[in-house]
Amino acid sequence: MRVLSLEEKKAILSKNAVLGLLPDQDMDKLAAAARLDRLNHHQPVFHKGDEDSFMLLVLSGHILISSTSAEGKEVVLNLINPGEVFGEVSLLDGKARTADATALQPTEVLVVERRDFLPLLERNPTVSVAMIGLLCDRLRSTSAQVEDATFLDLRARLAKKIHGFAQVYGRVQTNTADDVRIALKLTQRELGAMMGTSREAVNKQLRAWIDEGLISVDKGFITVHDLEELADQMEEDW
Amino acid sequence: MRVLSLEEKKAILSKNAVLGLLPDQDMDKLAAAARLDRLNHHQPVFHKGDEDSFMLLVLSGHILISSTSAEGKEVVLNLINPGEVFGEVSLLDGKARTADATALQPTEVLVVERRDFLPLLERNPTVSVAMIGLLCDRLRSTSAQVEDATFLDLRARLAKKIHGFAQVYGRVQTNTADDVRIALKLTQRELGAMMGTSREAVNKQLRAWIDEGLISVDKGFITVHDLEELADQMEEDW
DNA sequence: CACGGTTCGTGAACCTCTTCACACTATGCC
DNA sequence: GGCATAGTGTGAAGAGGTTCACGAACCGTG
Repeated sequence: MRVLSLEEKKAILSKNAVLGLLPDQDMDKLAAAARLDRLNHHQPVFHKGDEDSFMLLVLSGHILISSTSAEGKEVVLNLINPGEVFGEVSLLDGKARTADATALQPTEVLVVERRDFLPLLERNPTVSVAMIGLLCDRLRSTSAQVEDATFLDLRARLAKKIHGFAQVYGRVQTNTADDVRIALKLTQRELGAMMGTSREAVNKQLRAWIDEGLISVDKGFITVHDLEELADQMEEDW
Repeated sequence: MRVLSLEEKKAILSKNAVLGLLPDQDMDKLAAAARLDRLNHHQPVFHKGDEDSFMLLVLSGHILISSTSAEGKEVVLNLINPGEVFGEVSLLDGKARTADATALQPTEVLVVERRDFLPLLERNPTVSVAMIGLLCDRLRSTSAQVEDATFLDLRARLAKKIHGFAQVYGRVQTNTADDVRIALKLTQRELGAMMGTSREAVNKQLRAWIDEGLISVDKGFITVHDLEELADQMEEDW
């Protein structure tokens, strides 16, 4: 298995919105301490309750942050894209993991340990401030999730989710101008867990939209035919 | 109306877990810039969408952080106690408010403006780190709220809420050793909004527990007679 | 202390989503 | 290529809420 050189690691870390702010000398230290890890599809990174305290930077692939109840119900709290970090809360406060992290695909990550990062954080106020910004973003999105869960019905929540995916993972189709194909494969179960609902309910709503011609699904990839109409479906109950 | 002296403001700010870490000189600056505000019961502090960016330290009383949907449904995101700060997210990232803040009782707050605080934050890494700790706590509790909302039914969520209140606001009754009286008055509507449910549903669950002798309510104050049994009710569906 | 507004108590009707069951269809791997 | 496994599609039944309606109790205020 290929190992990254120091320079390669530095180049990757520099691109991150928070870590990239470290001065060159500290970046060297971080790059030396960071290790590359390759994860298979479905491979867990950490589990809720674990006492570890590293954070990870995603190079390629995707990580799902979720939590599972005693009865086996699952809820997805976040989906991490290449270039983004995750697991920073335990790194920062040293407390146990609040959720599970699992690779959604074959995924490459750089692992940064708390003991290596905290000293750099303390002597680089710019980085602290950027980290604060990241935490604020997280808080805003988690609060929005609480709101959506209580205000919106399944139809609206699913519309919002897919609409959001169309922004982030959407590729406009060259032949059919209005179509947006979402380049991220998710099972209906995973989609359901993102909205705290069952896979059956997701299936039925997707079917309904397919019948209306609003979307189509091929090999597990969703294509949105009418983004405007989908946006209308994001409203509260009619 | 009485105005606080600089020394009084400093004394108050020093007691806060984050702001108290400022060196004496910076504390002077902050105390000079902070202003006291008195709020009536139900008086709004800020609204979702507002572009202001101060944070507030509660001296006495309580603040409810909530959000209201277009249809008038309300969800409570947090409840702020004396000694705690709130509104720090907009102060830190300069973006609009994500929620409403309203005084639950006659409440006194110290107002700290972004422009006064950010410079102090940038030159005091200790304070940055403490602020990061606060944000991590917030994230952990908001994530827990998402989990509870999806995993637990109304009974379990209400039990958890009341059990939590018993820890924070509970006073053991001197005459009847096992009783814990919760020294915080909330309407059933507010309780419902804390769990994303209707006031009717809250009422029916409380009634059921009263009939079982688990709790009692007098003048709007809840007394828990059997904390153990209440804890059992916090489990997922039977 | 009477009045108006808010909160509480409660039943009936309804509705959304869950759960269960089962058939069908892809996907991967020996 | 065939077999196991994971994922999809769909209907029926039922739980766990919501919403509505309305009366009683409570609370602050002139």
